[in-house]
Amino acid sequence: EECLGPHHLQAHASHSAVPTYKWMQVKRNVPKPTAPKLMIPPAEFVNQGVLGSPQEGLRTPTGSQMLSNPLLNLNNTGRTNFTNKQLTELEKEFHFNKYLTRARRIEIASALQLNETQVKIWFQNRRMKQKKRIKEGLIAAPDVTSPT
Amino acid sequence: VMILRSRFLDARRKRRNFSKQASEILNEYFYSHLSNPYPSEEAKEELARKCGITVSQVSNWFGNKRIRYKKNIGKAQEEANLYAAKKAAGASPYSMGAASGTATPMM
DNA sequence: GATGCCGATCAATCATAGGG
DNA sequence: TCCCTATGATTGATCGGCAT
Repeated sequence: EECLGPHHLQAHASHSAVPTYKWMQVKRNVPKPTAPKLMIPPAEFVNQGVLGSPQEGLRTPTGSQMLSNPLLNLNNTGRTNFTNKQLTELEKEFHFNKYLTRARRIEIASALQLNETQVKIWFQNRRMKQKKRIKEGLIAAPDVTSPT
Repeated sequence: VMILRSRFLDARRKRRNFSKQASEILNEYFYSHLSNPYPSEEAKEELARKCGITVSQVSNWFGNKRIRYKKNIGKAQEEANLYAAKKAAGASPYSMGAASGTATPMM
């Protein structure tokens, strides 16, 4: 804590006060602005069967515009908008396993038309969410088969 | 219509603003640590107690504060000077040096 | 050296609260 | 009541660090 670490307060001190610190300039490599305007190849290519077509009910937040990539439902900022179908399936899988094996991850990604990375990240975020909820006592289920 | 986002499970809809006092405490901490507004877990717990909110809410508050401060440094600076002045004037009804000792803003 | 996970954070967005 | 801004919460994805 405090101001010892690599927090080079290279302030730009302009006129009155309030300098500019490092944290104020932090920029993150945000995803691609817009989806790679991809053509729509073989239509029926979107159905592995196992879990049905993921893009059933598009979760269009503000009901803005549509997508351009048949596989990735991105918004203008590049952030993926998961469909309710995808989220439902992911939640279902999470309830079954908190962690995925490489094989299972590939299955899920394929069935839901998502990247392996997206599935991996979703599970990581989901585990953190779970931990946070338990911490705040909003749920129970520690489920550690090893009492005192 | 039926698939309209599961907006019936979002705590966001029942949001409540923090008390004026809690906001004051958070802002005082933020502006007195403007060089590095990243409270430690302990500091967050301390702030949470003093504000009567949860640690997660403190984290959310700082996350929002940092991002929004960056998005409008101009306006934010005014608030920064405001709190700087308050501090100089010793007008701090709330904040107490319990979080991290005498929190040293900068060198 | 690559890959997964964790903890923290970012950045955009949602939905409501508040003020005019 | 309508409109617009302020603000707390959510979440897909990133960053740094550590373990395998």
